[in-house]
Amino acid sequence: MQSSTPAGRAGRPRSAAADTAILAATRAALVDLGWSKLTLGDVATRAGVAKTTLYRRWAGKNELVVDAVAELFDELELPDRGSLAADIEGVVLQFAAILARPEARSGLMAVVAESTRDDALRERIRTSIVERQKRLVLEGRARAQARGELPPEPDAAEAARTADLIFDMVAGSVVHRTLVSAEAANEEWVRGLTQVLLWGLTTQPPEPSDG
Amino acid sequence: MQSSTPAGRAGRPRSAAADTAILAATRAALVDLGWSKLTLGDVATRAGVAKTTLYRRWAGKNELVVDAVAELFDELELPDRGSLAADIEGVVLQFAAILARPEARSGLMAVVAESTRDDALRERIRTSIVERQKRLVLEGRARAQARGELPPEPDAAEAARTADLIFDMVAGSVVHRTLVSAEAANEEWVRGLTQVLLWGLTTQPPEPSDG
Amino acid sequence: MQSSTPAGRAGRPRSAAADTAILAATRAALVDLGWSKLTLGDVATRAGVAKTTLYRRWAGKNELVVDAVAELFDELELPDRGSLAADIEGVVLQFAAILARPEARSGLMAVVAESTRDDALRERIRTSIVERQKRLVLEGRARAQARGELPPEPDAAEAARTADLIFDMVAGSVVHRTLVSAEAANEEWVRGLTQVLLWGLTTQPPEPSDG
Amino acid sequence: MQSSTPAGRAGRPRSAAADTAILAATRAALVDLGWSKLTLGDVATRAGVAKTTLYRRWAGKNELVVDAVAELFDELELPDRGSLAADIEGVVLQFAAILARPEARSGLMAVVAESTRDDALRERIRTSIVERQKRLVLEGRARAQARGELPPEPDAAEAARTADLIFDMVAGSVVHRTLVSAEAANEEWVRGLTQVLLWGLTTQPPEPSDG
DNA sequence: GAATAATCGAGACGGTACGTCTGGTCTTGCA
DNA sequence: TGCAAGACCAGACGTACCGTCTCGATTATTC
Repeated sequence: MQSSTPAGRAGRPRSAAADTAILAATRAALVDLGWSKLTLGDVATRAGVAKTTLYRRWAGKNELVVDAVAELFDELELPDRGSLAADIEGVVLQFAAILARPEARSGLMAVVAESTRDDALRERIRTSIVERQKRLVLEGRARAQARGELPPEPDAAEAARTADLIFDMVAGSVVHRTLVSAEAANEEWVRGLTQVLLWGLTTQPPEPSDG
Repeated sequence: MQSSTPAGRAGRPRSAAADTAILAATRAALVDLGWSKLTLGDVATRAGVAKTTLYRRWAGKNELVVDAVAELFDELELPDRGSLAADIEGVVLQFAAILARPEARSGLMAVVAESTRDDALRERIRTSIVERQKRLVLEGRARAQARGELPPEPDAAEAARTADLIFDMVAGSVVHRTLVSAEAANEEWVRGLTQVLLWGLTTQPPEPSDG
Repeated sequence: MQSSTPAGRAGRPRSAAADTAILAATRAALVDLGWSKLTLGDVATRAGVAKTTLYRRWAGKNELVVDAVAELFDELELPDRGSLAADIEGVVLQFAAILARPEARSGLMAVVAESTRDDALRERIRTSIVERQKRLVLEGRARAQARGELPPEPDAAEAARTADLIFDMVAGSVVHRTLVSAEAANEEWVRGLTQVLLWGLTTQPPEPSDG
Repeated sequence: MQSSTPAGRAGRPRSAAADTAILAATRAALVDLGWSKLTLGDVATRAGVAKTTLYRRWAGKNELVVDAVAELFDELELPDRGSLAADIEGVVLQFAAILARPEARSGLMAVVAESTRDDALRERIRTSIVERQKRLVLEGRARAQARGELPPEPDAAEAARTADLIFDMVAGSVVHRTLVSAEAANEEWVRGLTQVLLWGLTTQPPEPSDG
């Protein structure tokens, strides 16, 4: 996260409860007000904390919201559902459920927007949110390969490129469906997405881009 | 100022020029400052226009940026490149090229973020930006069906659902690749995306997610 | 004061009523809170004015209070009371009456204290407050000379030095009595002061401090 | 000062060096920053002391500065210079010399300003600073009476009133000259002041306030 | 020689005000 | 009558200090 009484002893230690309260207050404020109306003063008040305390731990609104939203993705898991299709559907539905929550809807795109001009913020997002999701892609593929549903990757670089592609397709599709098209990513839609992905991945195309 | 009354005489040759100047100034400000640092006062100054004039035409920052960004997508076209694969690759590369421009990167996600709490804004984005892109999906499919690359749709409702899915997958993947993963959607990546989509769509799956 | 639509034309002119309201609110706040507890935000609220408006006209707390307090000294006058003694007693009582008001007590010494480190502020105090008082000394002396109570000044430089001395003695004594000793400068005290001054000034000393 | 573990038994005693260091640091900060920019945190840092230590001994900025400034006036003395005129001139010059030092200029008026709303502070100032000066007036008068330069006081109450008047006149004049008029109280000016005072005090006026 | 007790430095805490900036609205006067 | 210029109210920004508190570590006195 951002601090843990940095090894030094002297001085009053930071309140651990404050961190928790602030992040919870941030999510509550996101639900009530959305990103643009959210103010750090209001978050501080909701958390029962002084603005100073908040600024002592986070550099600004962006960093705070990243951490607050990141916690939402902690619940993402990939239990073995028996088949690659079931694994994909399961994790996509989990992801969609998180994106359906207003605290995620309001905050996620906003921090991504800010990250286009702030490398440190983008790195924070990558570490706190994106990598946590991408890991699931790698786990799912390894499991499918163990089951024999997918062939093993002969080339490590190619394997990484494919994983990135799949990740961008899955995450991007769900985000676009949910936030841009503003339609629910329900089971029917997820089944359709899974079908396209599965057949796109398991079929060996004869020639890449030619008629 | 730009009141040189080039063609018109005394009437009001200004108003049209002001719109253009304001939208151009908005894009310039997006490049220089990004969404969060962009202020309407600054845009007005850049455009050589009073704040009053700006507020007379747009309700606020969000609406202004939507219009300014929407113009960027006017250049999206779908010339017949001879095959479905080539058509997809062509339009995706066009789309990626637009998203690579800083005025789009900074503004697009921000207005999408705002739209999660503002239905009027979402409708404006849908009309100005999203539908303009989705049309290309419909055109591309119709053309592929005419070529015989894709079977005709027996069910209109199913046809619409599929089009929506494809659109979310294409647009979402490119956006995620470009803005979240922050990697270029170059030709190699686009070819991979197209492969997965093509095989996912043209193969008839034998009921993938069975119970 | 500080501005008056600086010759420029364009734009909405500054509200004249705001100036009045702000200075009155400042004095009210001085009475209620004193100098150190007075905040510009509170003054703005009392005046029914935005903080911005206040800062557009005054650089800070010091400048504002100088102007607010200076107005109190506008009422100082020197009507001809028939004799030098009566004139002195009259003006000293007036001065003491002003210093007895809480808005003057709280503010005056504070801005003098600040002025010890701020030349612009000292100049502002001199112009707005001090010179306005010193003028009375010059008038009173000229009137006494016309009456024959004081001899004419042979040397202009010496005359200026004497006027400065008298002014510092009168003003300093009253201020010290009122604010440091914290006793009322009532008629009895003022009569004593006047006696010492009169006899000190009208008697020709036989070279007191010999070298 | 304020305490020195008078009757307290157990526990670590307060550091005597800290008191000295804090008061010296306060004067140094007054020179560098002036009253309004002086912060207790900065004083603590300069003194090499924790803020806690400072607050354990002084109630606040005002009290601390009073003590710091009061020490400056410890050097005021009234050696017998042979005549009342010489005694007055001597002590006024001493007083002026103290007021010329920046640590006194910055702090003295500020605490006087604060004292207009804080009786405890005024009492502290009176005890620590004012009475120390007023004593010199009483000593000087007694000495002059012993020399025969001034008549003995027949009435004790009247004697006290006169002493107060003289004190306010002397101290007030020097303060006003130095801090308000912002001119040096040099030998020439002091000689003029002394002349007026001497002749005002030693001459018996025929009628108090009449022409 | 513990135990007790008040001190010390350091620094986080809840607050409050700062002076600035922006968002939108509303007058002005020029053209 | 439209528009630039700019003042207006409202309120969030991020910073600085305030005076208090909680730490672990000293340093005395008292048992």
